[in-house]
Amino acid sequence: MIANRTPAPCLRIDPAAQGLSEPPRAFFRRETTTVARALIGAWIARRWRGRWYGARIVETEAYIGPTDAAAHSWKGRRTARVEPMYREGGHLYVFLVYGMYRCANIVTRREGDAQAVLLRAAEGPEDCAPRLLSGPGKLCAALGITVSDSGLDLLGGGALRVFRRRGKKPRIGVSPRIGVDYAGEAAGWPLRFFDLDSAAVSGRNRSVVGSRMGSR
DNA sequence: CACATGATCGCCT
DNA sequence: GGCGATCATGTGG
Repeated sequence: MIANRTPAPCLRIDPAAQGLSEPPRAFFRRETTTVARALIGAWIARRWRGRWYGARIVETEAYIGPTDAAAHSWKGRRTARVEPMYREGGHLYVFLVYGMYRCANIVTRREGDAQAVLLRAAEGPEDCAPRLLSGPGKLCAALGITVSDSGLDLLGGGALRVFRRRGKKPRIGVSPRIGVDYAGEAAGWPLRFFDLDSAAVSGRNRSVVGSRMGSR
């Protein structure tokens, strides 16, 4: 299996010069839906050969653990692949889907809780193609994230980190999650969050807020 | 060991 | 809207 680890050149950033800073561990230990919302507008970044590459997150989904039929940790399933989900908030969980794409998740809550936020889409600097990272598989491909990154601690001073910048908060829309029709009742839960003003959101950004919300 | 299936995407009609 | 690529993983024998 070949995995391209080279990030798209147009994603080049300079965290310090752009006023980006890392959130503390407590940021990731909060309730998963809270983290999923808070990550909208934050940056996912990767250091490659001494340079930083990154993009602003515009779409996320919450996977809330053993009670969530759409989550890999449903019913407490604990295998080698899912193991990173059981770590403390702030770790990374990456898996392969459909034999060719990767999905990157940021683990939330405490060690053992097995909850996480899927990064579904991001937007790069202006000189990037507008839809370069508009989907979980595309996001990982553009940043060069692979399953070998699964289990890394985003707060460990490593090559993968989350940054955020002080300032205006994005308008956030909510809807059911994408691609989890097999999950029964959980498929309808409003656990997808997206930046209402971004053109990089995957699929359609129709908000379901205001209509009947499921549990959680 | 065998086999069914995805937390997707791009191309097709 | 539909379909196929492509393979690690999970489950069952």
